[in-house]
Amino acid sequence: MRIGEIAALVGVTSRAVRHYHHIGLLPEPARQANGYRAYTVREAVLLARIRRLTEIGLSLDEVRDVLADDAGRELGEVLAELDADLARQEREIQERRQVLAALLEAPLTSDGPLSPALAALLDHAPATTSPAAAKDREHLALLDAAGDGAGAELFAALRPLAENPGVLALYERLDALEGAGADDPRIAPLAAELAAAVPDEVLAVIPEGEPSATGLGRVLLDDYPPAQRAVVRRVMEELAERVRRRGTA
Amino acid sequence: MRIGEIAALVGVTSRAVRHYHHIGLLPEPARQANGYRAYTVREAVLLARIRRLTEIGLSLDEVRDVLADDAGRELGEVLAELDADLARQEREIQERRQVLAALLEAPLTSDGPLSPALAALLDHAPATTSPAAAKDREHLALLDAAGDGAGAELFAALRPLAENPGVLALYERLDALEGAGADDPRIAPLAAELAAAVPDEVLAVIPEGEPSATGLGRVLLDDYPPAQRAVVRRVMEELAERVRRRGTA
DNA sequence: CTTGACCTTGTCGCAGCGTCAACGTTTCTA
DNA sequence: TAGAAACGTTGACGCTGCGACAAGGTCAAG
Repeated sequence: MRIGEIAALVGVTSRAVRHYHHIGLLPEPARQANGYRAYTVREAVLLARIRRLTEIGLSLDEVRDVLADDAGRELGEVLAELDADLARQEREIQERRQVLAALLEAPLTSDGPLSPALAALLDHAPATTSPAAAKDREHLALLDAAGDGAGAELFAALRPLAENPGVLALYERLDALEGAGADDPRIAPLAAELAAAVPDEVLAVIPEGEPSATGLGRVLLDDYPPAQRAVVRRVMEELAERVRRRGTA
Repeated sequence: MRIGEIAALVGVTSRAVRHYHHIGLLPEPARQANGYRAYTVREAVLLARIRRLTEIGLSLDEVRDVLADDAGRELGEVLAELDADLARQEREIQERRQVLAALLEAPLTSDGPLSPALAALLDHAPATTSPAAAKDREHLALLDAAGDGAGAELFAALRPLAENPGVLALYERLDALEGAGADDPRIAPLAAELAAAVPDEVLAVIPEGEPSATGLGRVLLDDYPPAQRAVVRRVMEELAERVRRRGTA
């Protein structure tokens, strides 16, 4: 038999047969005078075994192990292991499909899929085209993905703020500061009003220490132009002050 | 932020981030004077989106499509497609696990897993250490894997032969011919008795034409030493004769 | 004699990074 | 203050199981 014949007989491609030769899974048969491989029943039987095993789902390495092991016992182990592996994969797929179903249920935001906690928060926030609000949402999405797990509590605590219709005006005032200087007189009053709007529940989940100490806080601040950055910094200072007062009270 | 920081923040490895740069999925940020990449919130938000999407199971190419598409509609399509794909994978895994369960149920032969039809046949054959019988089993396993589908009927038809205790003696006489010449006097009577032992049901599933015409028949014959080959050829001729007689009768 | 269907070896490609290698930078520690 | 540990840089190979191509040689049929 030539390679195409044995391949067709067993139901694999010639390329696969050569591949099995290459990795030493199937011994190379003798050659004809023209250089063609001359296959016998020996190789055909071996190749058929290989195909049956790979069809079940064994890797070529596992097939090699099973074939090398003279005892048929190894096969049982490998199959049991394989079944366990498949069971795990099945669970993973089911979990992912559940996540997918939940995502397809909810309205798709342009920021991609979000955690349920953040999705609930944004769902209750009023629609707006404010760039500052958009930036806020980006920052929240980043916290969401940061995976430190503290996100969910923060999002729940921010719920009253999101439902407060007054924040829209504050966002607009923040937008107005986009090109302003760090010494703009509108900074102080806006920061005061913003800090006042933050509900007490949020204080509990604010990380301690200077925000600029952690890399994330510094980077988030750096994301704003000067005047807006000054506002955000003042708000954070104000909140820190409230935390201290609450601690001593 | 440096690469390690943004990677830890979002929950991927630095290597993955560099990989995303390499394939153009995440834009390269500006560099610091020392050559280090200097990340901002912009990249962090993007990277977080990428991670969420890949976590769901999107390929990097799909992630690129979703991110490139300004409309959030594309995402829905991709997710639906992904869910269909996962459903298909789930079905495949379940099917494979069923096959596995059936295999683990049956006793494991040293020839590896076999089709139910052949397994049933071998299960009813008496235990023997005859080399000729072993060769027969190999040939049957090869037919089993040949996938032409004609195997199952043949195996069913061979059932009476397997259960016939007389075949053991015939196998032993065949074994005795291993080193004999093609003109050995024991060939003719053994062939006659073997052919007589083959049940009529087998005749219906024997492929027509000369066995040496098909590649498989020739190769199977070549697998035997001369005297045994002569026996097998005579048996096949005898069976072909019976087919003809049955056809005209 | 040509055409087409085989065969040969060798190489690249695939997905998504992990893992060296070989080297420069920053930062902590003794 | 020096040295080590822990970062960063680019570049390249490895993994799985072959598919696909290149650039031929071989063989049977028209």
